[in-house]
Amino acid sequence: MVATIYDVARAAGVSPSTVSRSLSVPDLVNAETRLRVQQIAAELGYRPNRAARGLITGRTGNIGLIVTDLSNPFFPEVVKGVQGRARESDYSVLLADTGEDPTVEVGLIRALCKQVDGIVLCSSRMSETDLRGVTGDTLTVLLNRRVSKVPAVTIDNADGIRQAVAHLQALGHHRVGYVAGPRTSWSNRERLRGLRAATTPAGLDLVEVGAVAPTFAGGVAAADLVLSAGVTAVIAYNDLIALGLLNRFRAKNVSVPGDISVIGVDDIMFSEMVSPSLTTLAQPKEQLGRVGVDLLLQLLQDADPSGAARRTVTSQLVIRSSTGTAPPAR
Amino acid sequence: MVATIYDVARAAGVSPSTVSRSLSVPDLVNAETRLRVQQIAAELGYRPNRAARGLITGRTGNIGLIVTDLSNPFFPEVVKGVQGRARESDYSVLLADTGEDPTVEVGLIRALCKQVDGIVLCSSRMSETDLRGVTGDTLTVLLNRRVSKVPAVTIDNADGIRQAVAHLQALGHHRVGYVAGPRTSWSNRERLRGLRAATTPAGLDLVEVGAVAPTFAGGVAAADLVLSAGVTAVIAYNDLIALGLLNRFRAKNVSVPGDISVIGVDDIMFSEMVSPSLTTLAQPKEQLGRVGVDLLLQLLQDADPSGAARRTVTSQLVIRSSTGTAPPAR
DNA sequence: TTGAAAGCGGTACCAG
DNA sequence: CTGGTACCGCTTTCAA
Repeated sequence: MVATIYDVARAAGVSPSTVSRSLSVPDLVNAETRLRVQQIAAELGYRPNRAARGLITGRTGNIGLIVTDLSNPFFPEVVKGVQGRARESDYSVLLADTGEDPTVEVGLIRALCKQVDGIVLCSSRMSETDLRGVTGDTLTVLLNRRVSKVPAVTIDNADGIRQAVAHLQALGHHRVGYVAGPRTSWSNRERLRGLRAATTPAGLDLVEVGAVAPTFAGGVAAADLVLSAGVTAVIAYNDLIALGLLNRFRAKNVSVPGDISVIGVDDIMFSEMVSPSLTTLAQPKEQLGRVGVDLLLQLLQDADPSGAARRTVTSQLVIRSSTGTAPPAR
Repeated sequence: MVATIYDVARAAGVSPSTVSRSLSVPDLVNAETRLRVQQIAAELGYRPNRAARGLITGRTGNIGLIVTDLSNPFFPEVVKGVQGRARESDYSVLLADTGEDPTVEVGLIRALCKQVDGIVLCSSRMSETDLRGVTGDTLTVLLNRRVSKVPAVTIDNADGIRQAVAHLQALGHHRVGYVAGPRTSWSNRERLRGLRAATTPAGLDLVEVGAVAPTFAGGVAAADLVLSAGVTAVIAYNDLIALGLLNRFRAKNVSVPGDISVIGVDDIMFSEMVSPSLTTLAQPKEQLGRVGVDLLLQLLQDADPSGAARRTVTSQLVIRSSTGTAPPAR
């Protein structure tokens, strides 16, 4: 078996309490003793048993992370952020993937909540009722969703959307399509709202197409609808959908951006790999994860002041299509 | 606070022991009592504290998963497999990402090993010495790597590679390039070995180019080397590199497959999104993760018989380029 | 079949 | 500043 605190205590000729203190609250212990204990602990390769510690402190040192679909390159980046920030504070991350299924989501949260100090819930597709039911049990930070009284980190899409719309308008587009993502997605609603707010005063027509699955296949499926909508530009819920559009457009010999302009959201790695590369609204994915953990850890310390802690990070338009995105002459 | 076993015991008018038994070893308890206990437990929303249980049983119910780089779409799929299989057996997954840094890897394993029953280590870049040092502490299953005396699940690339080479030969290629991945990668060595074994008897020339980082940028960087190597076809260590090649080739107006054929490995989602889509050696990513957990859980029960449990899953060539891949007339 | 009691490995409180 | 002791929530002998 591995070394316990008792082994260290015996070897150092002190009590277990002193070992515990030397390691977790070094200031409360004589410098000399502490040093000796720490050295012996190192020699013995002692590592505290977090389960045992958690039992008494009530802290597990774990945080739960639940994401919608790891196959969407958006999420791995968030996971990296979460995991990186967690590690900095010596927390471990329990990860689970719901596969876009809200039922699974509820179950996972239930299963996780006893083994973590808090949960980071990314792009939850749960109903608000369910959500509120679960957030009562464990400290939860929402990513990409806002629900009253629940701490959340969201991305301010409004300004980015505005930039995208302005960009399209500057290029002379008058009629813009939006390929909607899942109705249960808060981001989707938010983006739609932003689009309305940006297009209406500018005198642009906005045509909603969809909703489709937030996947490549979803984009492929939406492409023909887009073409029949009589728009010269289209903004997709996310890059995967945008890539699907691009793919189908190419198959149908619809030139991008010659015949139609396409803008995605997320700035996943692959949006710059296609040719012509995809103009997209970059989301600070890793940062989103980091800030989420930041907030969670802070809440864990401050014992949740008002119950409505909020953080916002901002998105930014990345214009990539080297060829420009003017509407076709008609 | 949440309900403990004592709350349930009191409410049911039995002892904590009985509650414990009713829930974990139902057979040892009177049917009537058991039913009552179970019902009350459900009513109270009782969930066992795994940390407390782990303290006594020595089992945490967690498995650690360490991957090289979550940004490579290969890994999220493996994670999904691991996590899915783990959940089926009521295990949770602690995930960590090393960012291709072996030093981080060692640290992570050390940090994780006390809180998990076993570790799934995917595509480890550690030296064999370090690896052996760590695998002593905790039950470890290697994915995509083989080291004597350590349980492992690997993908049999040999047959897939053979298919790929045969495919190229059938199309008339005589000189094939290989863009190597990290030297520390077992898969890289394995693929190279497979390539040599397949090309030599067939009388094909094999030119090694690289090693480069297993990323899009790595592929971009390798593209010119490939062009100067005088090959008519190239196989890349992975799809990301292959996509990088494709990108750079396009920028230089090198036609694929007109001027050069490209084959990748992994079959990541995006290899079918580009045009022309990438021919690739599909790796059973999710299955790899599942089988890894399978093996780990089995080893956890059987107390490790010989110490060299092995599993293999197989890869398969996916031919995608609709336009064919004949070498250019010279 | 059930209950009492002893820990698992730590931490925290209280004396000394 | 240090040691003794109780106890976190659960499982597991050992008796009854």
